Amino acid sequence: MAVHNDTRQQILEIAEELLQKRGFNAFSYQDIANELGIRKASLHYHYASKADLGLALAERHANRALGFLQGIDEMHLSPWQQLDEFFKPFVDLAKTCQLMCPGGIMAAEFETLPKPMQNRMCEYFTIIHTWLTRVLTQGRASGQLYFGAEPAIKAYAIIATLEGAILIAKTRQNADFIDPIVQDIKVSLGG
Amino acid sequence: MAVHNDTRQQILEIAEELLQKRGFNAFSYQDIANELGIRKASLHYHYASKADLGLALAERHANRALGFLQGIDEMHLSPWQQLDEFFKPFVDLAKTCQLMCPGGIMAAEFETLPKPMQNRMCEYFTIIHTWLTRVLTQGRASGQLYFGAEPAIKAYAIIATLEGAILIAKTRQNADFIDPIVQDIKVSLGG
DNA sequence: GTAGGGTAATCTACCAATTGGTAGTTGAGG
DNA sequence: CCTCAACTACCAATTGGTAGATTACCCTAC
Repeated sequence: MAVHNDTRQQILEIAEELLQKRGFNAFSYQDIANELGIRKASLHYHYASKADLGLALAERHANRALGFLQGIDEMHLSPWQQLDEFFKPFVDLAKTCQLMCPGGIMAAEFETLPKPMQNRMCEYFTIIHTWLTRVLTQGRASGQLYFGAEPAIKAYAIIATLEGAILIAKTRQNADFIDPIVQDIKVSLGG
Repeated sequence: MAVHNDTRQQILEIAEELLQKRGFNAFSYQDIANELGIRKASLHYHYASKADLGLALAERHANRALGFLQGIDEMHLSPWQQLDEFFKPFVDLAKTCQLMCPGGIMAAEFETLPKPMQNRMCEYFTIIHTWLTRVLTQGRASGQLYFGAEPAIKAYAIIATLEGAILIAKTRQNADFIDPIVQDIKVSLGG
């Protein structure tokens, strides 16, 4: 059981890296097998089909996001600090100039993904959008943030900007623009 | 020659639609052949390899963008009107809740694309970023736009927001958020 | 203490389907 | 007659997936 979970975990780890680097349609069980030093057929013992693996990837991503955001909540930070924590992982991804956000790449490949994987990953966006909307709403109510648009819209705008920035970073030699972009987002919130 | 170009054109048309719907790695020569009512092997007469087809797709997209932006220039519009024209195609794509921007999907799949295709499509982003930077710079200089960040940064932020919004629209039932997001962008430019 | 059974996890050896791509043929038009 | 543009008929490689053997280990019963 320990070994089982360990291997399952490693598979997921490798698969996620491949997902972020190449997308779900552009990596194969063989790729994972090679990297893990195991036979391709053995992978089917842990994840019967690629659709199952995909679902696990979407699940992991959504759950990790949920945990991450709850972690921020438990820190009892100011809205500005909460936002900074929220931005961090996106900024880090952009700076790799190589890796996509799992949610972003899954969205891009949406139509080609197995249904359960689609559903679970839509929840990812719902999760982060709900959280961000709440932070913006509370931040404005407490007078610490200042902005005109509806919080739900502003939240979409911010998420779009971050996901889009990661996308664009892949086509540039560097991601020097990411910090100023985040700065600009803050300005738009009255920062 | 006329027929040749016509078929070539049709192939490109179909391929672009498939590209936007499923991504470069998730459609095959067979898919195009089916839709065009032609044998798969015949496609190789027009585009020797899928890499060639991909390059043509990237080329077409970059050239179309260039023409589109030059068209805007020739209209001699105000900065605000120029921006509205610029936003249009992105907004339309977002509202399909299904189609990606060719540039966006190519960026997402970047690492898996043939080198020449990568290069040509990077130019797409350079083209629109250069244009947008210029419009922002001139608009601010003429006092019609007002914003704090550097124009080049603001341009990246806007493009990222639009590309990201298209991405996110695919995961939502509707894209009602897109118009308000564009509105918010305008507000951030002093609108 | 050891023989035996069960289970978890891997392996080898396949499979059909699909992929991008090639060789060589055919038919229609100028 | 020649060339364009299509065709048929392949090909090797890769894909996700299956069947069944093998290994290793733990738990029990004698």
